[in-house]
Amino acid sequence: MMTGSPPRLPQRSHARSNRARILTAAREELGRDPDVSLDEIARAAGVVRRTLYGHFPNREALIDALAAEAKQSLEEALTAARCPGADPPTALARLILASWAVGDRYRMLISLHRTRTEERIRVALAPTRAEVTSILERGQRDGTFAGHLPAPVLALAAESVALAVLESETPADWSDPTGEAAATAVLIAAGIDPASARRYVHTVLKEDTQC
Amino acid sequence: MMTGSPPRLPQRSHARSNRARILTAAREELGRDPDVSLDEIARAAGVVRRTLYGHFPNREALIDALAAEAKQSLEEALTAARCPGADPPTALARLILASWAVGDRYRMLISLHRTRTEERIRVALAPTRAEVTSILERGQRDGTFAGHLPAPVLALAAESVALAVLESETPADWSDPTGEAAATAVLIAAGIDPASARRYVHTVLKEDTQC
DNA sequence: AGCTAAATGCACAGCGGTGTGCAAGTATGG
DNA sequence: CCATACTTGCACACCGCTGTGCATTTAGCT
Repeated sequence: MMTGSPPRLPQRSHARSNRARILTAAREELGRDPDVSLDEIARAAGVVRRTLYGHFPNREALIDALAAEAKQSLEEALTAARCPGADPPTALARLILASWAVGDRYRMLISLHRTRTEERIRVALAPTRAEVTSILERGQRDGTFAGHLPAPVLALAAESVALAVLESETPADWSDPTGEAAATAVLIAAGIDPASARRYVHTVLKEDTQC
Repeated sequence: MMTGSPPRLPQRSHARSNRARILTAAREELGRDPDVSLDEIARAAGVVRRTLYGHFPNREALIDALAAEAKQSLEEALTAARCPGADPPTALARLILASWAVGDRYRMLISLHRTRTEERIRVALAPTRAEVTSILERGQRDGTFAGHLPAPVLALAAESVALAVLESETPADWSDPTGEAAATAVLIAAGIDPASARRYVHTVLKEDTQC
């Protein structure tokens, strides 16, 4: 019987893997079209619609689960990247590079939140933007970053630049869209001169996850 | 009788103004929610749904009309701004400032195209991005712009920065989001140092639409 | 092997949006 | 003032998606 509320935790291995496959398919299909039907998602997961309802009571719950996954990944990545002593450009570069992988995996949530259907996701991203903003403010105070835009707007711009690179369709003359490029672009957008920007990012990359 | 295809051109003044009000309402409502029902748009225009269908045979046609409006405005603005002899930063600043008003008026089309429902809009924007790209290429060749990213990607980033400023909700510490701010931000993102960027933009603004 | 969680395949009601038909009103412009 | 372009307010059929119920089968675990 699969009526009523879904099992808190799937017990049979079957169920666990199906749940995972549904979530993966949801990420992919929602990325293609924020309004895909649950039927398409289910079929993409190699499962029947009715089965999807066995795991998630409704569309809302499915997206919630996705958001929860993303939130946790992001938090882990950011925690690993945080480094109180670092100068603003380094701090920013570390933060961007760390969140790159997560962003790459869950970009669809962003297009979902763009349609404002999912305000809750915008809320989930707010802390990160706040963190970027505070780094930018610090940098503007000590003169490392340009003051041409208020920090909150600059943070938004930085986010957009990163997303644009993320979403870009890899023009022929460019090997691959990496977090490195995004981080560099953001630093430059913040007013760091290109040569220094590249240096900051390279340094962070070399040090790996060390703080 | 209002069955069949809509009147090519409304003849009674009533009809003409209604058509205009519907288009305006569509811009606003679609901006709020890319999936608004035609009913909501009609009511926002102070008109009944059935009347909307009298002017536009279906949703598609309505959005087409909007896109056509936007395209024409954009072309006019760009033509006025074009200035073959200008150096890259100036050319870029002129272009951004000129398209600002249009972008402001038709932002919703952008969120529509983001949901990929309206690929045709993406196509409409392509020429502009191509123009920005070629200016950026020229600037990278003569060393005015940074070469940290290939021009097409940089163009995308520039577009994003402009959109971010456009979409920003005017934080308290910022008087108003103007084309000036967007233009400056884009030049900086392209690798111009902040002070020079500000100078370029101011010069263009002073010269007004002169070439 | 057998108990049982889970998946499947229907079927069904409900909802909201779309596009159309038609008859009756309203106001515009000649 | 009066013909007629346009608007209104119904009505209706159609569609696709959602969420649920239930009987049946498949497959995991012990």
